[in-house]
Amino acid sequence: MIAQVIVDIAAKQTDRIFEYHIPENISDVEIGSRVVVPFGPRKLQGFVVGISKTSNYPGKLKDLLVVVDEMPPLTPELVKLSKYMAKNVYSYRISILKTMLPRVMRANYRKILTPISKSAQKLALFKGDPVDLNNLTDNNKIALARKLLRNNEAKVEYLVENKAKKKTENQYLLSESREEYQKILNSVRRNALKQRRILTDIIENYDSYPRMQDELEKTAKITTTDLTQAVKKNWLKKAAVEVYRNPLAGFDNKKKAVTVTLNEEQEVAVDQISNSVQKQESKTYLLEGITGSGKTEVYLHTISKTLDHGRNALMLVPEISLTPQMVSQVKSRFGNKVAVLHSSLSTGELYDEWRRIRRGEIRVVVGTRSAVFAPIKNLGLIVIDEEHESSYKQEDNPRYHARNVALWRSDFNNCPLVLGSATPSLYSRARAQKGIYHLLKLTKRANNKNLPQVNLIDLKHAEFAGDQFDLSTDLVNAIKDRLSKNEQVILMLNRRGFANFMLCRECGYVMKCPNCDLSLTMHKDTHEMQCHYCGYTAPIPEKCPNCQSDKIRFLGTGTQKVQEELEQLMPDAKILRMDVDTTRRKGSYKKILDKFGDHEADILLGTQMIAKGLDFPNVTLVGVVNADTGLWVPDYNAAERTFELLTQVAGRAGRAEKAGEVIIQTYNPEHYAIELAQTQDYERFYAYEMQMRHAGNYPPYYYTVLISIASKKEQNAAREAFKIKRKLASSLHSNTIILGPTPSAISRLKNQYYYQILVKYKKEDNLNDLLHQIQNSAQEIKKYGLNVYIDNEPERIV
DNA sequence: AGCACGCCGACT
DNA sequence: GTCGGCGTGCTC
Repeated sequence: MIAQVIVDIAAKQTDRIFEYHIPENISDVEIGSRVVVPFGPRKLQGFVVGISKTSNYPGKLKDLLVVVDEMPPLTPELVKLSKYMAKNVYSYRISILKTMLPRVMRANYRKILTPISKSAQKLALFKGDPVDLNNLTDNNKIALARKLLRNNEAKVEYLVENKAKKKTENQYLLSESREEYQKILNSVRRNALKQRRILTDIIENYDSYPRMQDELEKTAKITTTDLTQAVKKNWLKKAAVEVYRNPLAGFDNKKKAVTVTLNEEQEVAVDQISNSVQKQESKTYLLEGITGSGKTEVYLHTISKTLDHGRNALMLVPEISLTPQMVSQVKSRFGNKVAVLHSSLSTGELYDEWRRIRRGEIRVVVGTRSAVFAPIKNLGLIVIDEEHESSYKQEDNPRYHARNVALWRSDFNNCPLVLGSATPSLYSRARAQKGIYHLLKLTKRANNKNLPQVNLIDLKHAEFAGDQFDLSTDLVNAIKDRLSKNEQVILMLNRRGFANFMLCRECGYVMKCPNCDLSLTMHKDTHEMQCHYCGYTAPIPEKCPNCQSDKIRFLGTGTQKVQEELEQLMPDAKILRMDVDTTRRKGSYKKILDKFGDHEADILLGTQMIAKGLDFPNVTLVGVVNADTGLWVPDYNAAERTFELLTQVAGRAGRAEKAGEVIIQTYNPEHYAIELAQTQDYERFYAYEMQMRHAGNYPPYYYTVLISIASKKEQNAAREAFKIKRKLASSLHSNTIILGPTPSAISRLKNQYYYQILVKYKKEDNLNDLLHQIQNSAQEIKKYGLNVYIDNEPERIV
C-alpha cells in the first residue's frame, strides 16, 4: 500500500503530495496519521492525506519510517477540511494541518554529528558526545564539521523528535492477599513504627487499591520514603500510569448549576435550533439578542438537547480568559463531559484536553478560535458566541476565519450553526436579511430589567475634575455617588500605558520607535517608553532627545494615568486595573475578576478586554473615558467597531436588581456610531451603516481581498505593489475596484515598509487563480527581501 | 525549507 | 590544488 503524505515544509515546491511505500511491518497507517518519512537526505514529519494501491511516480518509492501516534491525530473530516482551506486562505496545506493540532505535535528536528575516526573522537568539538549541528553557531566549528564529513571522519544522523509528552503519575498496586499482609504485619518488629503504619493502612484500605501516590501522600499521610521501602520489600508494586492534566481544576463547581426558566423568545429560539439538530439540518441561525437577554441560556439549553439526541457540541467564545464566567457555567452544567481549549493553557494541558476530545471522552468543547478544529466526532451543534468579534479571524498565516470553518463543518456534519451576538457583524446581519441565515431575535432582557440609561458627555464643553483633562466632573460625581451606596463601577479606556506619546513643546519632536512608524508609549510602572507593536523599549527621557529642551510633555491618556488620577480624586476607592500589562501572568485574569466579584475593589478600570461577557450584579455604573479612540482609524469598519464596543461595555451595567447607568465621554457626540450606541439601537445602526457601506462600495456589498507587500526598502515594496496592481487590473472586470497601492496607515512595522492593495469585487471567477499565481511568485521574490501577504476578507486594513 | 551539486574566484 | 560563496534544482 502507498501513503500520500504532505511533508512539513511550507513552500510552494513542496505544497503537494509525496508518496511512500508502507512497509509490511507497519500496519496502522490511516488517513490523518502523523508519520515520519525520508525526504532527500533528511527525515521529516508529515501527515497522511490519502492511501492508495498504486502510484504514478516513475521512480522507486521510499519506505515510510514511523507512525507517531497510536491514534491518527486528524480525523478524515479535518483532512478534507484542510484541502478546502488551502484553496481559500492562500496558505500551504501543511501550515493548515499544523494549525489544526496542538503546538506540541510540531516536530523538533535535530541533525546529529557523530565522530567515526579515533582522531575525530578526541576533538574538543565533541567533548566525548555527538553534537547537534543545528545548534552550532561558531563558524570555525561549522567548518571543522564540514571537513570531518568530507573526509568520512564523522557522520550525520537526522532525527525527528516528538515534543508531545504524556504526563504520568505513580500508582501502587498490591502484591499479596489481605491475609498475607496481616501475617507480614505480625512478623514486623514492634518498634518499626513506619513499617507497621503502612501495613496497617494497606490492610484497612485493601479494597481501594490500586492507589495513586498523590492520594497516598495527601490523605493517608504516607511519605515517599515509606512507599519506596514498601516497594523494596515487595509489599507493593509501583507502576507509572498516564494521567490527564486538568486545566479546569480552579473552576470546579464553585457555583451549582441553576436551571433557569426561559422566556417565550428564548423558548422559540431553543425549539427552532434543536429542531434542526434533530432533523440534521445544516442551517445557520443568527441569534440577535440585546445584552442581558440570556443568549447563554439559549446556548446551554440547545447544547443540552443536542446531547439528549446523542450528538456532541462545539462552542466558540472570543477570548476564554476574558469569559471565565461562561466556562464556569458550561462546566457546572455539563461537568466532566466538557473540554476547554484556549491559548493560556500550558502546552501539556492543551495536549491532554485535545486528546480527551480525540478519544471520544468529551461531549462538549468550549474554546477560542482554533478550537473550531477540535477533533470532535458526531457533531450535532456548533455555537459561535459574540460572532462579530475580530478575534475569530487569525491575523497571520493561515488567515482563516473561524466562522467560515464552522460553516464548512456545519455543512459536513449536517448540523446547525448558531451565531450569537448583541451586535452582529454587518456581514452576518445582511445574510440574515437575505434569508441565507435564519434570524432569531431576543428583544427582552431575561429578568425584564430595562436597558441601562446611557448618557453622553461632550468633552468639548465639559468641566473636568482635577487638573487633567480626562475625567469630567459629572463622571467623577457619578462614580462617587455609586461608591457611597457601596455599589461597583466599571471604567473603560481603550488604551494602555500612561501616556501614549512624548512631545517636545520647543521643537515638536515626537519620540518614535526606531523599527516602526509609531510613537512610543510611556509606562510609568516599568519606567520605560514602549512600542506596543514590536516591544522595543527605551528609558523615559528627561530632556528632548532632539533639542535637549526640558519642555517635554507626555500626552494622550492611558489606563495607568487614569488610575493615578482616580487615586488622587478618590483616595479611599480601591481600584483594580486590567489590561495587557496586569494580565500577562497565567491565571491573573481570573484572579482580578474574582477579586472584583468578591467586592474587594470598587472600580475595575481596563481596556476593551473588560467589555465582553462580564456579569457582576453589583455593578451599577459603567463609564467610558474616551469613546473616540477607535473612531477615526482609517478603516471602513471603524464605526462598526466603536458601536459594538460601546454597546458591549454598556451591557455590563445593571445586570441584576439594581438599575444600571452608563456614562460615555466623547469629543464626537454627534457621530452616528456614538449617538446610536446611546440608544443601544442595533437595528437602526445596521440600517444606517448599510447605507454608508453601500455608498462607499464596502462589505457586505462587496467582497474584499487585501494584498500587502512588505520590504526593508520602501521603493522595492512600492515597485512590487504597482507590478501586482497592473497584473490584477489587466485580468479583472472593469467593475471591480482596485484601491492602491498606498503605504499602509502604519507605513513601517518592525523595520518593514508596507504597501497595500485592496480589491473590492462582486463576482470574479478568476480571482482565486490569480491570487494563487501572486502567492507563487511571492515565493520567488522572497529572496530579494520582499514579502507578500494575501488576506481574504480582512478584519483590519492597517 | 534545506541540501547537494556545480561553477567561479581567492588563497595557501 | 583546495576552500568557500552563491545560484539552481530537487525532494516520493
